[in-house]
Amino acid sequence: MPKNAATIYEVARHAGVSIATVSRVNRGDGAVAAPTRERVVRSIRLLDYRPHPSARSLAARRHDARGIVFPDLSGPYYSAVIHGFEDQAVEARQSVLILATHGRAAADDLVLELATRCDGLVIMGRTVSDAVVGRLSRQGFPVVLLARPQVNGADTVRSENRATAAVVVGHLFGHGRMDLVFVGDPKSSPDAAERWVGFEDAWRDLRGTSPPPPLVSSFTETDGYNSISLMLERQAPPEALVCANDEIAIGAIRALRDNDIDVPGRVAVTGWDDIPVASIVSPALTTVRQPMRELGAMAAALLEERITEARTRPRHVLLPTSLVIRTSCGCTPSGGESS
Amino acid sequence: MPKNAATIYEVARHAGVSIATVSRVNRGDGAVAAPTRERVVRSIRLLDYRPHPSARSLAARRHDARGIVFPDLSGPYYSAVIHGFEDQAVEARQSVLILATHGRAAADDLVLELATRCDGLVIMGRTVSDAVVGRLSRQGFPVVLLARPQVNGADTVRSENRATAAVVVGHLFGHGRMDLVFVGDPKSSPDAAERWVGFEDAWRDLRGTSPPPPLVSSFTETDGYNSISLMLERQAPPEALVCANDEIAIGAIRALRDNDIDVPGRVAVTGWDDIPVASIVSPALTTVRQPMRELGAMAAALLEERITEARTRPRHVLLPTSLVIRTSCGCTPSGGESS
DNA sequence: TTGTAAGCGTTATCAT
DNA sequence: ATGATAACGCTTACAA
Repeated sequence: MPKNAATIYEVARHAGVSIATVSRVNRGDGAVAAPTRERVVRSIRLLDYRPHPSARSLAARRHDARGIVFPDLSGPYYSAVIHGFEDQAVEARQSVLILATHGRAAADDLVLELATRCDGLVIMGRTVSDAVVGRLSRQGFPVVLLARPQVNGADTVRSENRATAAVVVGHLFGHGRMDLVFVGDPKSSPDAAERWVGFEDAWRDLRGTSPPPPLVSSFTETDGYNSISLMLERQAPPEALVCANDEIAIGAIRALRDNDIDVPGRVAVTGWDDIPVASIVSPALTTVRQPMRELGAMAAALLEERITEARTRPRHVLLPTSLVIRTSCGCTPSGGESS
Repeated sequence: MPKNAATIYEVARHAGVSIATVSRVNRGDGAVAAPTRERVVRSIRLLDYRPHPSARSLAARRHDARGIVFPDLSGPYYSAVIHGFEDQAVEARQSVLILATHGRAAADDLVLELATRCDGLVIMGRTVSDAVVGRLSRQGFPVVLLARPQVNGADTVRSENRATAAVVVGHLFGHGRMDLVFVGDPKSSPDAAERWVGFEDAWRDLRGTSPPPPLVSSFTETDGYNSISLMLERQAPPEALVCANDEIAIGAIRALRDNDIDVPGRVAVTGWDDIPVASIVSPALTTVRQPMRELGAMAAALLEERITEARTRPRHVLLPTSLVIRTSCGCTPSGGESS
């Protein structure tokens, strides 16, 4: 805040009214005579007055700010989510506070501190302990969970994982690829966990046996590349790789190619998210489209409901996902299937 | 802030001291006897007390928050910048406020409001009028400009554009490609403008004539695709396209291919930024690497200096960029040049 | 070393 | 319709 910003007192003096009147004009609520309002408005403009948010929030017990907590900030996924969230928030004339926990041990504290600065929080994935989430929402602090299983009375926004994972498996089976392995780390995030469960379930349903354990990889291209490279050193590749996200898939494809293994000829690969590059890599990635921006926007919307409409009954929304068939699964560009 | 959060008064009462003492303990500054401090600390823990930031900021005239203003929020570039900025800010125990202007007319107002909520602002590219930037920094409000020419006394963080653009042109000329066109919109951002100027200068220096005007395209793949497609309808393609960023380049390559034009055989293409996908598209993109995350981190660092060390003399830092040669320019993967 | 009390800039309740 | 004034929850002289 610029050092010598005008205060409500100076505006009041300049307009020849009390600070109460200035406050009323400012918030456009109380009854103020038209001529008075005129005068005050002019003074406000002239002095370039804007209310001090801290003073306001102290008195009104409201911050006019919303917070969002990410596990991390790199990659198109988070980028899209924050985009959707920010849009909605400024639409509602709210400031946006952002925090990335990066697996920090102090995450809980940082989030608690953040909660102190806004009227509601969207919390994403594995960023904060259930204890903290529970505590906040039990205290009546508006919380919506993003891509994370429900806790206590908090709202929840997720996109569908299990059923679509099964669709992916079915599609690959349809190509005659029976020997699949899941690449990702179910322990790393609720999303990864659900995709793995869907994979497992579909495998059991369709083949009546248990799938091989997941090939562990974090959500990065580098890690995808490394896990697959390592795998190739010890065993022949499976017929298809079901990757927990597009970055892993892209890393995997690179690793396969570096080992002269044809994709999708010898090994089919699928991703998840449908990030922008998915369509331009070669082979174009067959993946699951997830409405990333909508996730952020929806979370913001639910938060808004909680705060301004004082909704108290938890809502849980599940956004639909869909299989996007391109060529890395073995389908031909023209739409037919080849394998 | 949870509704029934403990206040400093309750802590004081619980510990049997005055609020002044609690305040001292809390900020770890004033002299407090060890046993007293112990008692207070215990009470703070027990009551789970955290200072109300608004009350604190009102009294201390400080927000412990930093703001950052983006023109937009999509794409790897902004994502990386915010990443670097957030890291640094949290490191300094500051909250992060974020705002995207999206070319909104109300941008100036939004930014002025934002300035009211933090102790300093980094402002990126063409988001806000020079008038507002000037006003803020003249009022002594800490401002650092990111990827934007200097205004008044504000700090500035940019990465090198002109010289490296010339290097790109020189490289392409070295391939024997004399007929280049620049793709991008110099009017859209200071970065684009500088890259164009560097292109122009190099052309003049090396050929003694003026280059053809830029083929206008915004910073998106879609727009890159469209501009090139349109161009191809009316004229034969030039020998090389110097694109203002990687997204444009990728769109351009797609458009060329859709018209059965070989890249880089018939037309060479270069990008800018070296976003993660640049290395995995085909052909791999020859581009200019720009330290995106460092831009954000450096901006945060300068801001921190201004605020905590009360630096007042403007600093202007220029981060180095470098040509990353891959294959879309006509070089062979092995490192040699083929054209 | 500790406490008292005067702000900080608003909102909101009561009077008038 | 307008004005006094008491909160709001801190920090920070200044006193003790």
